[in-house]
Amino acid sequence: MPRAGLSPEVLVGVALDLVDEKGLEALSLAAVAERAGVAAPSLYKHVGSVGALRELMAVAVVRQLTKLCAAAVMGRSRADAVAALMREYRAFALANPGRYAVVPPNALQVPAVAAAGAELLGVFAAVLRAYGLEGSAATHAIRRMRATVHGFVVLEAGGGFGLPEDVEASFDQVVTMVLRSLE
Amino acid sequence: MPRAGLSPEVLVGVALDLVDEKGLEALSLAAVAERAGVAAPSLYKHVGSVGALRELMAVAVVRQLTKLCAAAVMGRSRADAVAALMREYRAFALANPGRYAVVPPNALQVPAVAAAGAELLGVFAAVLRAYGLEGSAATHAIRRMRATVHGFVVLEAGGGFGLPEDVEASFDQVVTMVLRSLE
DNA sequence: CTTAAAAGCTATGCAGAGTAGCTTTTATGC
DNA sequence: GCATAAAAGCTACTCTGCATAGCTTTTAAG
Repeated sequence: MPRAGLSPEVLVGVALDLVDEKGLEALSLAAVAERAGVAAPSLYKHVGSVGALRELMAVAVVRQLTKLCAAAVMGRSRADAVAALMREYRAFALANPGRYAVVPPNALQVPAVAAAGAELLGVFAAVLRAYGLEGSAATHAIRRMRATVHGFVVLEAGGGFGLPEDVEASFDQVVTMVLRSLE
Repeated sequence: MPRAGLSPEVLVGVALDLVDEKGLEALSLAAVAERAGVAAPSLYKHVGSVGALRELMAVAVVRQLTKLCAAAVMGRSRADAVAALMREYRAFALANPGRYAVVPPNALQVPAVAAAGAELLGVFAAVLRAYGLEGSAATHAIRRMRATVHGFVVLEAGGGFGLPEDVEASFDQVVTMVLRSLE
């Protein structure tokens, strides 16, 4: 049988396509193997376990999100930048709920994901510098932003907001709320 | 073999003890059956499936949380009540992360959990009445509160805040942020 | 004191993670 | 060109978990 040309990177791509289409619950080695055109045990030549695959996926997702957020805040500052960051973050999570869900809440404590996570946090820290926030004040501000936007998108993507009645307006108010807390 | 005296209620209690001790990932029919002193298939005489058991657990958890939150806001109003609600909510989720995690984000869309979820939301709505918020303004305010507090506790319980450096202060600021958004 | 429903059991099927051990492909050194 | 070893595939198997089938035992009710 001809070689399939697999690699950890290729498998991560296949797995991300899978969760994009079918959701994170559908992630299994059997499903990834089928899409890769290979028998399930063959995957172990490239990734150590399902957990390891998920970590690699998380790294890719965090990097993608970091890139998008960094681009969104470019050329903006203060309220403008914070709002752009929050909106971009939400847009990504909603457009790619399966991918977003693969990022563990404790990404920074997971060695494989820590570096990528720190870069994303760096973008959060950067938009706060314009407010003169440093040290523990910056930590608190980052936590407010993360908790708020993460909580919102988890509920929204999870169907937690009954009818989509004015969810946009709700998010606008959330952004305003965070901005006011930064003054 | 003597009867074990099981019922859906008893099994929910056993399962909640289990997730309290070992976390939600440890929830399995085999583990519940062992604690109940019964073979795994016997559980199907009382609950229809793992999913159904989780729904029953979610109902119990939401009811417990509702009771605690309702008690916490009794005799308080406005900022006092909102802060008490948020603090009680957080305290419950942190003290019982396994239980809290069993509640799906879309509890209101899950028929079995909808009624209990609506009661919890009722407590949120009640503390906002003192602010004169009704209709869509109340909806937006509830969403701000839910997203913020849920996001915070998910990150905190999930180990998302590196060192526990001043997490209390962070939460204080989150509460203040929400309160300001209600003025 | 009979009897039927309720509540247990064992056996079985199926899916997913992971391991063992074999075969085939392919890159590399001669 | 060709031998050969590592890389990459495969089948077969184990283990755990969910779930169903069908049998047996307990127990409550007439």
